[in-house]
Amino acid sequence: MLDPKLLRTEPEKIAAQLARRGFIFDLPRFQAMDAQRKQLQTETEQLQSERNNGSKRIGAAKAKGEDVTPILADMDRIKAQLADNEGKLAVLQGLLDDFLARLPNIPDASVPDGRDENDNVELRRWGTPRPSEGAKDHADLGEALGLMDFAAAAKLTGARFTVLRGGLARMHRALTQFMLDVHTREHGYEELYVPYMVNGASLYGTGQLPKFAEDLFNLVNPNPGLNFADVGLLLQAERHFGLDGSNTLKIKLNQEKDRYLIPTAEVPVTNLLRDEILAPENLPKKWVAHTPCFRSEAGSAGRDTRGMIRQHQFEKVELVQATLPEDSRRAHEELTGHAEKILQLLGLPYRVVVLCAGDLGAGSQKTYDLEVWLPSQNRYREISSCSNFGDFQARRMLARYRHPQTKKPELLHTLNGSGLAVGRTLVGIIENYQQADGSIAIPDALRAYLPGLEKIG
RNA sequence: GGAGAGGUGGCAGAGUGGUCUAUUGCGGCGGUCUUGAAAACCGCUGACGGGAAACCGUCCGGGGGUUCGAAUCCCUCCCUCUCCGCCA
Repeated sequence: MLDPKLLRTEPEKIAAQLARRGFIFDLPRFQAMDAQRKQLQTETEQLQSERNNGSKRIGAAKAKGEDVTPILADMDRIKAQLADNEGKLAVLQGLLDDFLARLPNIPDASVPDGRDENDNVELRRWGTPRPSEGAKDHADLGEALGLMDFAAAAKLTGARFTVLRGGLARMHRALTQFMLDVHTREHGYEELYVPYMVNGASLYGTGQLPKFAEDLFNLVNPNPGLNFADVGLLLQAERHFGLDGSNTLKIKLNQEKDRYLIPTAEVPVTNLLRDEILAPENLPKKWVAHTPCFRSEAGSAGRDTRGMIRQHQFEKVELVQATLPEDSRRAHEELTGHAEKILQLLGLPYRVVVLCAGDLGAGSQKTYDLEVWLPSQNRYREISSCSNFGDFQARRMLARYRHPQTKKPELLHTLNGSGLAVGRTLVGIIENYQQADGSIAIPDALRAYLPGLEKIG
């Protein structure tokens, strides 16, 4: 979420910055809603003040044994008007909150202009890409070895799932252990074990809700207790403003009841900070967690339908940091380096690109993608995405620290990055370490994790 | 899943319809004293929203209700703890 104060004081400037990412900020609508909100709020608070004073007068009069009926008549009028105002304000505030919750973050000044992934800027390369001539695809190699089985997974579940067997299943596990060890031992992260299901409030905090609900697997509660007050609010919203409040309502209900499978460990890990006020000496927080990730990925049908690149379920080792505002840019570079280190240790050629404004994720102010070389595709493919969210997530979560000088709570900055996506790392190893006979060599860094295994296949 | 007890500021913990404008303690900050520190004593110290400010409003797990007035009474949901059941 963006700072509402900034939206009021410099709306044109913010609209221009959001336009860089191709987002059209509906300035007239925002200003109309906010002006109406301000008027309603002022009136409502005035009435509340009158009611509070009236009640005190009644208390005082009764204590003295005086007649209170004239005051009570006055209170009837205030009460009726207050109820009307409060109802309208609640509806309008709900619509305004929803509007604000759907605004993306402002791109960092250092983010290049551009519309889509074609305008991303390559920053550096590491390693020597293996030529594509004669290189087989990871799915072909895995299936030929009998260790990667998409048909079996389709029988069990459906498309976009994988069964791994034997050496590949073992290497997949070894990769996870290896990554966790490097990040905890060399990079100073604390390892976490977290829930793989979260509630709507957590998904709101990191920004997946309300805008990206269709990408999530929602475990619908079998007994969704309908909140009739919220239903009434929806109907009022539609009547008063001629707008569709159904999404707002859905989120409100979901926050009460629903559970979702996590799309990334970012959600449970970052939300540890939700509603917390940290002591500055406990910063930065550096957490690493290995979790499965579940993505429904609606709208991506037709892309990477073959192989393990795009799955509904995959494993990831995720790095998360929370820092002081002034430290987040440096931490972003550092965190990206931690993810790069894994690729280097595994001997996988990669490049680093900075995403252009138009390709940036909604909550991110700056993102570096790490792309691993895949010889079968003769190109680099995303294997990690490292983002600095600034205070965008922190404002949604109320994740704060106490400022040493002012003693007031201030918003933290949050960052995260894959370190790395395990499935895609396995793909990278299969393709880059493939031998002429169809077997897969073992990267030196993994040998300690795969005792007794000389090669796969 | 069943029964019972609970949920109050950073933490602990009072408050059962009207100066609650939430007692008190711990912690934190400032001061006195001291060569310095500790102790002692004094003072300050919750969050959110609106406002240039004065100030106003909201918040006692969430939501709804009763009332002129709710931390307090009622309904409902969530969570925690204890015991029982079940289970890896």
